[in-house]
Amino acid sequence: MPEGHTIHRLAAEHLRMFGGRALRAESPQGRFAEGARRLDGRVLTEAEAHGKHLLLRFEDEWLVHIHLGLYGTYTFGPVPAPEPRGLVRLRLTGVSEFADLRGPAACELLEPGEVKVLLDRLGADPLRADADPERAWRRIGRSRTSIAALLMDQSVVAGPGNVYRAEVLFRQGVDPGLPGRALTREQWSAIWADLVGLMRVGVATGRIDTVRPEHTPEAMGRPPRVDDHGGEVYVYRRAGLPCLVCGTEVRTERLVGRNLFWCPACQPAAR
DNA sequence: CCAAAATGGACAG
DNA sequence: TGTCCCTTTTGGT
Repeated sequence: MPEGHTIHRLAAEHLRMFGGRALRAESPQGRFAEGARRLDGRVLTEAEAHGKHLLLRFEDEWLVHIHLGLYGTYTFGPVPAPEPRGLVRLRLTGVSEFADLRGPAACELLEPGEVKVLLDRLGADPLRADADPERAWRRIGRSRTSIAALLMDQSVVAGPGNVYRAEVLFRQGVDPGLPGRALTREQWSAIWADLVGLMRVGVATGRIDTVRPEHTPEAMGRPPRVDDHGGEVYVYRRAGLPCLVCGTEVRTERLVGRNLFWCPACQPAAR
């Protein structure tokens, strides 16, 4: 379930498990065999997330870039690690724990120049202290593209994915189809602040929970719902179900290749 | 057994 | 805008 909060958790987890000590690295699947050989026996010095990208730095300037994409997952466990099951692209083994990476869109060694190119094209990450939401606003405030599409553009905002996109627009009562330049400055500030808050909760809990206390199933007298993204949400993947706030049917539509969800009553189109 | 879907993004045109 | 690539899980035959 990789949106940005997952990647920030993974970075912290890597440091906790492996930081400062020599690691074993291998690629049981074989597709990162060369890279794993370079890393094997080296010390992990740094792990950080930029949006949905995970960067692991090792001694001697070696840097691994990992992007989970849609399917990538990590599993962790205590040593001794069992025989790899499934297609394990990269296994790191430390003193007491191991990490298996399966199905990433990217797992590669990068040169410093390539890292810079990568970071330069990423927009503001709500989970990073060095994020620049002003720069994002300069793009959004001039764009004819819908705010729903802009929020998924990683060169504008880096980290939120389809779930946070849908949920923050719902919470702020913003029509997904609203062009970026039709947003007010205040609306953008509220969206940004909400993303920061929601995603910090996500890092702390490992789930995406966006429902305010007054709208929880308990408070509304409904049965609790837990979908496989792990948390309680207002509209994501709730097409055809009643809006948790007003009861209107949640709608869905394909937008730039992704499923968008919203409540037409709580997020009315401007007229 | 097979098909479809999934929280992403690169690339072609 | 569409196509393709990562892999696992789920549901239907």
